[in-house]
Amino acid sequence: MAGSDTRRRILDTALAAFGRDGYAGTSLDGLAAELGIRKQTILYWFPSKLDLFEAVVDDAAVDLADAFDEAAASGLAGLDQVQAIVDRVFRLAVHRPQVLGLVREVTRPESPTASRLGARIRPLYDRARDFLTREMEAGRIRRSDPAMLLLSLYSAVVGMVTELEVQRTVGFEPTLRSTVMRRRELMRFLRAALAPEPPAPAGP
Amino acid sequence: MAGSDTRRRILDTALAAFGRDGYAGTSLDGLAAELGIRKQTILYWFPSKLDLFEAVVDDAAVDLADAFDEAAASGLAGLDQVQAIVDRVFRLAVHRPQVLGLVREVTRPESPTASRLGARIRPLYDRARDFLTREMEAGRIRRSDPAMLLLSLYSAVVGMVTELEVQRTVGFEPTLRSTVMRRRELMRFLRAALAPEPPAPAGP
DNA sequence: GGAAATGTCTACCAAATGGTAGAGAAATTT
DNA sequence: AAATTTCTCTACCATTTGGTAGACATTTCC
Repeated sequence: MAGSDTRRRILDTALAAFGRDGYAGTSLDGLAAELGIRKQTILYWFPSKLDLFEAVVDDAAVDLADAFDEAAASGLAGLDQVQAIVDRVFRLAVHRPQVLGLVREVTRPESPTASRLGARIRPLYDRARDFLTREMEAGRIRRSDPAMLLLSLYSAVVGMVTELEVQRTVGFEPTLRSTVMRRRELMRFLRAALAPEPPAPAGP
Repeated sequence: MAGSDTRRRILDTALAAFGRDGYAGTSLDGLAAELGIRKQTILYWFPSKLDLFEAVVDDAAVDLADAFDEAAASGLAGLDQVQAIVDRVFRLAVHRPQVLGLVREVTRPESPTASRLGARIRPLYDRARDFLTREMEAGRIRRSDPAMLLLSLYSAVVGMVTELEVQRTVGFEPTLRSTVMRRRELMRFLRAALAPEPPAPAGP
């Protein structure tokens, strides 16, 4: 089946396009041109633009879920577990920045699709939040609002990857070294924010 | 001059629309309908859609700059200064969430306008980064990559306000109490991440 | 080899989009 | 009061948009 390959190619290119230009900013004609095919071929595989978008989101959600699962399977706890997950997501983000671009689009409050499609991200979100709650109760992570903390984590990762992308756009291909450095900075920041309160706070 | 008022109304409504639906997702016809006027009136005040967008960004940038200035004039240092700025931006974000929505749109790497318009945000960014660098050198803030740290700060605030907005969209009008709580959580998180290394680290 | 399914295309279409030209009302200036 | 400027509108227009109908080729199945 050669057509299956077409479907795959459409999904990949659409992922990049939606993540880059947003849902409204992406046109089927433009997408088709980028792929060297006609718009009608896209509409053969996906009945409508919205269907295509949903398929793209589902597809990307699988990648994200896999990343989580892989990192979660490490059997670590507390900060080390967080580090493993962030590392894994960071790797995904560097290799396929389009995925996080899409997440950014989907999480926009008024995304044309937010209500229906937030549902795909939601399970991941719930899982992560439950994990944080547990770790806080176990005293392995500083106590705070888990939902908010998660948002900060997410924002920090997305923000960081976004910046790498901006660099790339401007023409500065980020070196491996700078990428590693940045990831280290990110982890230092997160560890500082997450570490449980020290036993005896020393006043100034 | 009654027309001046029209211009103001267009700017305000356009700010909300661009921040909510993005540049591509906003149509002049829709905007006009929301305002109860004709599209041509918009085009009378702003020669083109892009011109309107630029004007909106300039307008919002003023608000942001004012917020910074006001907070910076407090004469505080280190973490307290950061707190003052975050507080101020947070307040702006709660009162006019549209502004941060627009920032989000403008900072998208492939924003149709990013290159030209990032320039409006850039000065603010530079100022904040310089401030962080100085404070780090003075030992009042934990040493790290200032650019990255700034991004994390920005992301944390935007993420948090976004969440408040989502709540509102879903129909949960956030109470004053929950908003205050959230701001406190945010500050606790930031302070933990920013505080300089304790003088004598006590091993486990 | 013929039939049927599969996949890509050409030919259209109605609606929406950003934008132009200019009429007409209202206020301002002279 | 006449002339001019300011402001909003109606009437169009070319292009782009997502989407439909169906021709045509290729593969798969019998």
